[in-house]
Amino acid sequence: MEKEAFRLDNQLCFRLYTASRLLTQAYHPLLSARGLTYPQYLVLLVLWEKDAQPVNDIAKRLVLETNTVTPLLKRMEADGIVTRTKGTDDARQMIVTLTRKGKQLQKELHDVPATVGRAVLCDSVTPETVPDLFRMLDGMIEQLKSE
Amino acid sequence: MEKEAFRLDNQLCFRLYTASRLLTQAYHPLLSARGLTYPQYLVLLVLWEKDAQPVNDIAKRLVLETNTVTPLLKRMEADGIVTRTKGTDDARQMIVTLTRKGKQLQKELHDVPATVGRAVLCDSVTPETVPDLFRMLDGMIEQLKSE
DNA sequence: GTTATTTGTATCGTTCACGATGCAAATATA
DNA sequence: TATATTTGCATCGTGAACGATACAAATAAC
Repeated sequence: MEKEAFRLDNQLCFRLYTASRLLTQAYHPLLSARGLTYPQYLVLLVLWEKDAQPVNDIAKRLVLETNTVTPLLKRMEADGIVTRTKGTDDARQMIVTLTRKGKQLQKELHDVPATVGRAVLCDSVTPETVPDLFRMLDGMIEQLKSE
Repeated sequence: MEKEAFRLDNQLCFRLYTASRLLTQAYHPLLSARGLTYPQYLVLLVLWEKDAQPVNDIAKRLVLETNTVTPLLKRMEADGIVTRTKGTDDARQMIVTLTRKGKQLQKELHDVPATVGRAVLCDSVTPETVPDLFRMLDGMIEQLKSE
């Protein structure tokens, strides 16, 4: 009887799940002040890098399904952050484009990355160890994506 | 113009969020075969360690709010996995107890931890590096909990 | 050129998360 | 002992996630 494998403190997934939720919560006051949720902020990160992308490209970049992203984008459209227009070359595509308000948000959220970055620093997570953390998480993600 | 800070590839939170979702997805086929969701599995991990706990203790252990855990437990009760009974010493408490079926599930899910454990192994996540990963995630979690 | 398959989005239903709020039991204070 | 505060749990509303399914446009196969 190896109960050890079932101990909560031995679960990688529970740690990831908790760390992810808590870090998302750290974004909350900064984002909700501008009427944004965290997944909406992720969409903005994608569009700030490259504007006017089809739903599919945004979903793939965020490793989400389109049935998750579609309603999210519709809420962002209702809030005047993006527009959704039918593609011209492929009529099935919906091209998502930033509005002026959507672009403006990048300036208003200027200090969010640094603020959140400071909030996670501790003895075991430092500017020196973050690259290791990134490498392990990236390895896991690639591994799990390929299954 | 500090665009670098906004790049998706530089975000720790996005990595955690993605890794957490993908790892949860890895549990899905194993758990849904027994009619369980991942958060329900976490509740079982808590109760298998110590049966008959009030809602509050379970929520605290999982770093969740009671308003998340309550409906989850009611679904588990409806599925015959746990029972919910009023506390005798404190009438406000709801004591959650495993049913025979709930205890039996531990045997049926015997190989879940090992199966999922194998699924995450890759070049950068190995039995040697996992302790480092645990330490960093635990550090982050403690740091974020204390804010 | 038809038919079949694939692709890009969207709709629907279920289950989390969680902020806001409500309420009753327990505890502290006056 | 009254009153006030705290505590434990629940209800409600909103926004993800995601499996299942639907549907039309694009592409492939015949």
